[in-house]
Amino acid sequence: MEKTMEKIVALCKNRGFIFPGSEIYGGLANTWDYGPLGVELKNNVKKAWWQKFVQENPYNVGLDAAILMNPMTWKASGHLAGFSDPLMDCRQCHERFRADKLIEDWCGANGFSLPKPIDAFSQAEMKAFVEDHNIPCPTCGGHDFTDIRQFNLMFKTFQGVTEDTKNTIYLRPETAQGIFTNFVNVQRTTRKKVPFGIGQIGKSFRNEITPGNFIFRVREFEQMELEFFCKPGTDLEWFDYWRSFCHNWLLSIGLKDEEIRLRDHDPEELVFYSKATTDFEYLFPFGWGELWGVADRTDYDLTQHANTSGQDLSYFDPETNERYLPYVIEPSLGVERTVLALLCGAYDEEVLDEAKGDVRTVLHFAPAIAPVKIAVLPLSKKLAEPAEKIYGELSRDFVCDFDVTGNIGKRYRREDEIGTPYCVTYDFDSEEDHAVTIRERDTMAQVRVPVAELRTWFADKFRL
RNA sequence: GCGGGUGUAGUUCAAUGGUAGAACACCAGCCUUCCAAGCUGGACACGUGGGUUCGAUUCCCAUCACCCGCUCCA
Repeated sequence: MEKTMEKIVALCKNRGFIFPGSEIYGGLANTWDYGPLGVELKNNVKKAWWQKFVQENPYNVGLDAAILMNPMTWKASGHLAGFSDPLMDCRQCHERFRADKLIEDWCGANGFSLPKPIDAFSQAEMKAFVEDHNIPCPTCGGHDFTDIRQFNLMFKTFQGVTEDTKNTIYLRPETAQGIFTNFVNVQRTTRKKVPFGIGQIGKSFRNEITPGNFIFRVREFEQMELEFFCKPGTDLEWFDYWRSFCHNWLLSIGLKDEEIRLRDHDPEELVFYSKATTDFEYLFPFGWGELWGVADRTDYDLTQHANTSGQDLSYFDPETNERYLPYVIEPSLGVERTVLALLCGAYDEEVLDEAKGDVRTVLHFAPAIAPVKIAVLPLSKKLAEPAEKIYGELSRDFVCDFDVTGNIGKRYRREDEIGTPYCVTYDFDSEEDHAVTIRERDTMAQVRVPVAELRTWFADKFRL
């Protein structure tokens, strides 16, 4: 069985997990809408995260900060300056380069040392440097570059009625800053002592140059982020703690360990504020892709916000009588990428009878993650009415399906394809013995359970 | 954004300068007492906008979207 993105995308469109965005208008690049099954799946992922990282975790509390923030936020965080790339194109071969990287690479290769750090160069200076030193295009060797254009990854919009630069605001490119700006509010109102964490799930927006691979890289995405505040010096310990915590969480929602790898960033690869970063990568059909990053952000963000706002964001430790800016460990995970990883991991085609070419497509979701938990299927249409009562009862606790169309085998297959872990079949004996057959998706095993005991039988089946 | 490719029912494929056909899927009915059976009927498509032409799904242009590669990815 070959697992391909094509098959997974087709299944998603076909069964109502994920549709292309704005389809009736010819679409909008790299936007995706979550259908009836997709929204359940996505909600289950978020619920599972919130449960482990916030609800059950004695250290952490939750937050839901606004997407629109005072632009000073982005000045402080460095996104206004650093979240943009100076790009130039080679007119000969039409390749695109980052001017700063082009210069750095050339200097490295030619043993040339810059008079000042590349970050301190203006656009004009970079352009002049490229021309003065006759830096060739790495691809074709040409010397015909376009001017440098600044590409900022933040979406811009205007607040209020007039569209002038004074009213420019940005859609947040990460949820983290809403946590940092509320650090003192949360600490004061919850009376939390360091170490503690603030978790948040919410949308972020990045104007990526190249999105793609279905929902893997999109411009509007949802993050599940925890900012964990700890005492400086204890940060590496907590870094390890959250690294393995995250790893366990990924396994608990049903991802296979052999399809996950942890990759520590090299010192050169680390972003400037970070002391350590580990990426969790998942083996997608298109290759390894980042799911999650755990980063030691040090006290960079709180320092920046304290300096920019002039507010005191320090923490007073009542046990040691010390005042300090906490260090931050940040485990940050993309919701869509996790959903995609779950879909890829769950996808399976089982050959039931090679001679007949009988194959069933199954999504092996963990029961807690499956969009539909139970399908109620009357064996015959004549049994629809009593079966519907059972459906009504179970729907109060679980997301359920009810299907009378076609024969029973076909309906089992349909439920297999969307990953429903249990099918409840109401048959002619049910009228007499007041029991139903529960058929399990992965094993196809069947058990007979009295209708009166159904709720308790299912009660703990969908817990994480 | 650049280079290359693609665009016909939900899906996979046909045909055609005179407005399209199948299979599977879907819906309804019959049948059916546990794993995609059968019969009958039904709904459903030329991505969008221009141009050429008496007439365009077909030829041309643009646009949109998708796929592959590149650039990028806090």
